[in-house]
Amino acid sequence: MNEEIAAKCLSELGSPTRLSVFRLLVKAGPDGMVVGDIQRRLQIPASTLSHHIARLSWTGLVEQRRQGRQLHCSTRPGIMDDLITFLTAECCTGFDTADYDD
Amino acid sequence: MNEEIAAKCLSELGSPTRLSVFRLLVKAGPDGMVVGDIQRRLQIPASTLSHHIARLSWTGLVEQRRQGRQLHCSTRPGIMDDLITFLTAECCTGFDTADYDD
DNA sequence: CTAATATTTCGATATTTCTAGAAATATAGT
DNA sequence: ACTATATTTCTAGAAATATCGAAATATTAG
Repeated sequence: MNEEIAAKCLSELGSPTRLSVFRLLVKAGPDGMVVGDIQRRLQIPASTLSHHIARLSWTGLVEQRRQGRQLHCSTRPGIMDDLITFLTAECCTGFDTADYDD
Repeated sequence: MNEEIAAKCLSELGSPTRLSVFRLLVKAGPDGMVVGDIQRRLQIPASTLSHHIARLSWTGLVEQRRQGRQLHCSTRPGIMDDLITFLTAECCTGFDTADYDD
């Protein structure tokens, strides 16, 4: 994880639609969900959803594995931990609100 | 912090330019930096930088305080902690890579 | 008031992103 | 081969974003 990759991940997760998809997949756990279930759950037209999932996939936030006609999507293990580690280390002061009481 | 605000923050930090600015301000600590210093440091045209700082400011990621002719910018205390708390709670499986060795 | 410095606003253009319908592709079952 | 289901690719218009020079604004100093 570096600044460039972090920016990419943040940007991808910064779309409300994609953040919803990602959170849904997080909740779904390691087995993930198939595209159609995500679609029915979030009520997004298939082509739009496909576009967003493709982006999440390019960025490495989401993985897909085909099982017959269905495509299972799940969050890529560790990616969020890596991102959070980066943000904590590189984008946090370590000074929290309490230090600013002047 | 909720999904909508988180998406907004993620989206704003997802711009490489804005992430650079933000990280610079994090490193600068509570006193922050003046716009001109950021500009000379990152070599971004003033109008472009102003635009990005304005966005960071709208989103609440950065605060500005005028001191004479100069505008001091600093990261808003606690905002990153809030974002990281949200991401950890809502976008992390808790299963890390080691749990996937099947 | 004038000049100099710091920063923003305006304006214009280039690029990206979002959205979703239509068509295409992939897979499975008969 | 034919049909149904699942998903993607193509396409394009609308909206958002990025970029940056020029002009405007704010502040201080003389």
